[in-house]
Amino acid sequence: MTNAKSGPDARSDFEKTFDPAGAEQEIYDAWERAGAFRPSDAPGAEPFTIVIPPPNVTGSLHMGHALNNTLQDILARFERMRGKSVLWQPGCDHAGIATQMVVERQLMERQEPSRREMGREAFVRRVWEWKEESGGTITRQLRRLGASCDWSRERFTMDEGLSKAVARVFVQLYREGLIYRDKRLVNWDPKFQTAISDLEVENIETDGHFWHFRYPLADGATYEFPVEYDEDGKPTKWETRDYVSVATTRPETMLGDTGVAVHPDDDRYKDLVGRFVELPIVGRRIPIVADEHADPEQGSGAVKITPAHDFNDFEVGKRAGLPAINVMTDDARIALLDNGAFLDGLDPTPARRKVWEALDGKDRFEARKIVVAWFEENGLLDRVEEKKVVQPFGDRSGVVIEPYLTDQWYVDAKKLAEAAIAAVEQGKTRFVPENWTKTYYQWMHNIQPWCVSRQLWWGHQIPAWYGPDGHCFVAESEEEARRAAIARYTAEGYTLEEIDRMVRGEGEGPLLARDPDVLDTWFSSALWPFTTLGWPDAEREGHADHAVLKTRYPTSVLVTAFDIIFFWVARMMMMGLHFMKDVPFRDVYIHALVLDEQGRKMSKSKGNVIDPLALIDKYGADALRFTLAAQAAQGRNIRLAEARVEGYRNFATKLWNAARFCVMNECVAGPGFDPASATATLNKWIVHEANACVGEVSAAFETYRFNDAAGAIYRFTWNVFCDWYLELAKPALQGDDAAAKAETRQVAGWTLERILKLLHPFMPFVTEALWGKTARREGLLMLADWPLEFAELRAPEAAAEINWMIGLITAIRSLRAEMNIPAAARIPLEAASLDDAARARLAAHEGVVRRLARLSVVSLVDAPGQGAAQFVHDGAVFALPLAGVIDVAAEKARLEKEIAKAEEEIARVDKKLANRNFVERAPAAVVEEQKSRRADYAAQRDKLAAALDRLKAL
RNA sequence: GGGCGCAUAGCUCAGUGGAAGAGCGCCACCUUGACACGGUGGAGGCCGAUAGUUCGAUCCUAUCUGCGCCCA
Repeated sequence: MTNAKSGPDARSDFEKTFDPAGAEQEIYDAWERAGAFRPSDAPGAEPFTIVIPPPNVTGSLHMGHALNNTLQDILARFERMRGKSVLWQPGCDHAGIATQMVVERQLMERQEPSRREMGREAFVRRVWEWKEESGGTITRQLRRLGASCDWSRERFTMDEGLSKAVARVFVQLYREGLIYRDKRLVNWDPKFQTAISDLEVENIETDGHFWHFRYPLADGATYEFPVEYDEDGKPTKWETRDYVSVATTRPETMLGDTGVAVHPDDDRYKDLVGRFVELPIVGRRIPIVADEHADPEQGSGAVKITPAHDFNDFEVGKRAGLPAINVMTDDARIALLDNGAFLDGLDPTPARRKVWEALDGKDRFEARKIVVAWFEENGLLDRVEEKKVVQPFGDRSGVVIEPYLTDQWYVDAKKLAEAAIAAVEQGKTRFVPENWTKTYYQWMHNIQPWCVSRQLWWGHQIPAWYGPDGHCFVAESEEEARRAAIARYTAEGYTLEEIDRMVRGEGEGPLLARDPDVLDTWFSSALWPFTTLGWPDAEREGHADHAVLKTRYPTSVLVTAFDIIFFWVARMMMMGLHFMKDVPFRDVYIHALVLDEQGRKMSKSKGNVIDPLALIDKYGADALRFTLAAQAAQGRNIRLAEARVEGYRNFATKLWNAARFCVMNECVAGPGFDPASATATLNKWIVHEANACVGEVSAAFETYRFNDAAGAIYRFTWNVFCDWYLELAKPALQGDDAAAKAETRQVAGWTLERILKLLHPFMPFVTEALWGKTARREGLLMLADWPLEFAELRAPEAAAEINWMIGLITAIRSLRAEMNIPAAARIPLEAASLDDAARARLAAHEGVVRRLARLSVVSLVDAPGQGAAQFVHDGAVFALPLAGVIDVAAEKARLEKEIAKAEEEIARVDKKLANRNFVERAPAAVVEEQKSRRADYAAQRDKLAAALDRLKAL
């Protein structure tokens, strides 16, 4: 990285580039050592609190985390510098399925006993061991990003305190009737053999088939089915049928059919309602029922009903009183032979038994083939259609989800949603950008019961115990449950001895058996905004976190991506309102998704994942952070291109070198320096611009406009400070005027300090490094004061003057380039027809203009000399007298083009001004502006025309 | 089917009811004592289409076309 320089050098300890890899860790440690991540206890400091969206404990940092945590860190650092007492609360969730999966895989790889072999207690101990060893990956990675979380408060959803809170919540909701046990269809994941919630199912359209089966009518019945229609849709031809055709995308489920439904208005089947078909393979007599679920347009219009294996059919079955017969096992194999519910009422003829035996124990997809083959062989397969079908997949397991009839615990989400909807309607919580409120309402208004039980071992075990008679005791502890059980059974007439025997596990069995299931991970995540702050224990006065809980709930803002509005935001709203009687956060800032360059989601299978840590290694955390923030425009996804990261790394280097220049020139603001005291126009100008930038950046942060804030500080640093101020200041810094030099040093140092502060939330490492390198300073930049915008630092006249000069230099450079004047050549400049103000400006800045435009002399003339290249700047004519050097014809052409351009503008303005409606109805200021524009263009045109005349006179 | 969003320079994207912007890329020139991870200059756009509102539309409204995402 470093450029080799021979011999001692004043700059030897200030390398030409910042070395992020070498510096980041050290800087982060310095922050941590200084306790800079802990909330300030300054009296009167306003609390500012963010709870981190807890990453999955098995996870590692991906680009979504990088963006999410960069934005949180920016807010945290900004508010901290502004003097608020900032708590950024970190932690992980325990990720039930994912973690269990990781540990099981580990057991398998190491050829150790499986989960089931070692038993629940040993397995859970194993998971904890894994967590201690490998669970902290992502929090280490967040440190590399620069995240200023208060690690001393790190929490985990399986912590003792949080687990206690989960039990408390469960019990209270149960007692309030908001949690209940119910037997209904769930989304069953056959791979993990657990229920999952609707949200954990991904519906994906895949290529599938629609198999049309014939179900023979029972009792030898027949009917007339229309097969041809006239133009009006009236049937003209019928055929006699002794079967009903049904279509299915999942043939194996027919084994559990208990009915066939037709639409009540479907004339074709009117006479069949109330009759029966004989279910092939099975031999069950099942009724034909009328139900509006049957779609006359779809297939034949008749639909098989499998209440135990299809959500819609379950409802139809309930309406029609059809039984639900489960024909599958937990791992999605067909279960017939030992299946009492299936066998009930059937006649197991040898032919049937043979098919059942072939099917029994087969995987559902195997069974599907067997069923289809059977229908084909028996002439009952009408046809097979290729069809796009939407299939449900488990988001973790990737296997097809099976609707499955089981007992599960449910949260009455609909009831809890009421307060959560009202809170947003009343503006207690605000979504930014605002349009996400619609998504939130949409979900909340259509919310379904939330299945919270999972058939896993890793998680919060449900605090419910069952007595010998199956009675359920829900309690926060086993002791409490036992007391309740004893009370109940005593009242029922059991003797104490009998109960005692049961407690010891003798006699009929143990008194209480705990529900083996655990809760959905999101159940504990929903409590995160208050459990991490110490609830419920901290409600007690005198508890260490009592004040924390009281002052920091509701938290200030939640920063998250839209894809977990349903998973998490909505559920935190419900739980927070129910248990804390207030919303969990004031603002919800919803940020973008990070996509690849082509706008595709990053995924391992696509191989388009960009690893944030690799980018940090290559370009530094600052560059990655700035890239993400600069692109975090509201309501838009981020397409991440590495070139962009490289560009912002270059920006960091630019800043680094500007600071290096400042150090070399001893540019430091003294402790008592007052920027309002600057006298030089140049200095007043940069103070003015820096002050405006302070306002812009602060305002942008306050409204979560990260990209605007990034843009403002980027432009100011590079295009104002580096490109112009430092260049313009060089004569003063390297000249002999001691007073001017001193003031310029102070102002340059002061401005650099503004930049470091404004940039710090985006680029904490390089700015902190420079903070330490550019002046003797006490304390860390991270804890320095955020600058304020002051009206007295405004200097519009100075700004106008410097902008005039910048315009002049740019015009000269432009003309030089067009004239192909060698960059190194110093040439004279003539100025004609300057007014007094312009003359004064030119005189004041002649030195820098000569330097930056590479001029030899500047002279005032009445009229430009013969054969000069001429241009107009702010109403004055300037010329580069290059007789003999310039191509007269080309110069004429150039002037003509310029004139034409001016005239085009004049014509456009004239057209506007000629429109009476415009003059009468547009605001006066707008009309004035147009008039003044016209005057400017006209003056320019005239001057250019005169210049052209002079050239023609040659 | 319901909802949300996008279409602006070659690419990635800002932006505003009253003079089209950035980064990257491209072209030309420049190793000038902060910086070649740099400097200077430049080319490049009927702001998706149509209609409407307006004195005035890239911006507001409607329709259309194309493309995303979420939910059923």
